[in-house]
Amino acid sequence: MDERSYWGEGMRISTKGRYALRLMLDLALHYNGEFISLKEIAERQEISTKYLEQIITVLNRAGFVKSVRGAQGGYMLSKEPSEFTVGMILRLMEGDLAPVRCIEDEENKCERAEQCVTVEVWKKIDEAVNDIVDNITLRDLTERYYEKGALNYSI
Amino acid sequence: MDERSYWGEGMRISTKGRYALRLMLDLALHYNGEFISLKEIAERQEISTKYLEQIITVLNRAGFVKSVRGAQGGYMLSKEPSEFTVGMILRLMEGDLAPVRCIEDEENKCERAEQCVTVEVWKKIDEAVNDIVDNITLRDLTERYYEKGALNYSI
DNA sequence: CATTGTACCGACCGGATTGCTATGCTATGA
DNA sequence: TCATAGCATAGCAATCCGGTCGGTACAATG
Repeated sequence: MDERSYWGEGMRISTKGRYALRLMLDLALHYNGEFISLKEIAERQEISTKYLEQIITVLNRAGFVKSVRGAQGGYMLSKEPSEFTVGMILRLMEGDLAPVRCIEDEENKCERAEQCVTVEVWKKIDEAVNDIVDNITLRDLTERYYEKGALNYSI
Repeated sequence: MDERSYWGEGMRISTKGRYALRLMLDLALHYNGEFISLKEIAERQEISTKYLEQIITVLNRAGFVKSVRGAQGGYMLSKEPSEFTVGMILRLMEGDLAPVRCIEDEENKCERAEQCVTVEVWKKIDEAVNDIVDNITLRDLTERYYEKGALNYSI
């Protein structure tokens, strides 16, 4: 037993979303016309190949990557890194990023909605999160990666 | 089977956090020196009394509410509504609101942290969420509630 | 043409969490 | 004294999480 005053885990982003982002970022960093095998990515990212398989299946079906089967096969981004936002990737894997269901759409709206003031809190959070993730592209992240690398070398 | 392209539920706030906020807001709306029974709140909020009991226990132990037992007993906010932020309540129930564990503190930081660029995304989300919830008090919500009420009457 | 490396596919699984319900106890005040 | 209220704990079905296992289809290479 640990001594926490709270229950549960709060509003976490699951490994699917995080791994998907790392996977896409890895592909972005190796976006040079060649197909990259999952095995290679799995080794670099230190994530089980089998688990990554499930994740890239979703990315593939959504058309975010293209694949070539057989020996020397692999995956490649279907578009330029600058064409993918973090939001696209997270929403694909995690669904709507809204912190509560009732603000997603009309269908999920509860009858209390009119009197409900807490919903305005959730809406603000939702807007803020979307504003962030929709304005960061894989290109931004690769650039940042190289900046950090340069920093490390100069130590 | 429903036809979703994604897995899981995304970064949701659980009912504990949402109900706790509604409970505290209910107490804020009835903050007049009287102790309010759970039964009353449960009826107004349409949440099971027994479930609310579990939630208010946490709020009570954290000193957010004070209670009087026995017949005619009940709960009251321990401080002015303006003294409680949404963030205090949510963090109490849900733990840290950070979207990933590795940005919470040194202990949970992974070895990849230096090279990791995705962590900067999570940090931005974390900052934005905290900035919102820490700057909304129960007083703000009660005010908003009355505004909405006035709006409804004037239709 | 066989081998090997890859993508692709689906079943399965243990454990944790969620969102409750049920039961019962203890303290209090009318 | 007895109803009312808080307090504590157990149980539970459903879902989700974070994977594993075993296999098939396919393309390049020797």
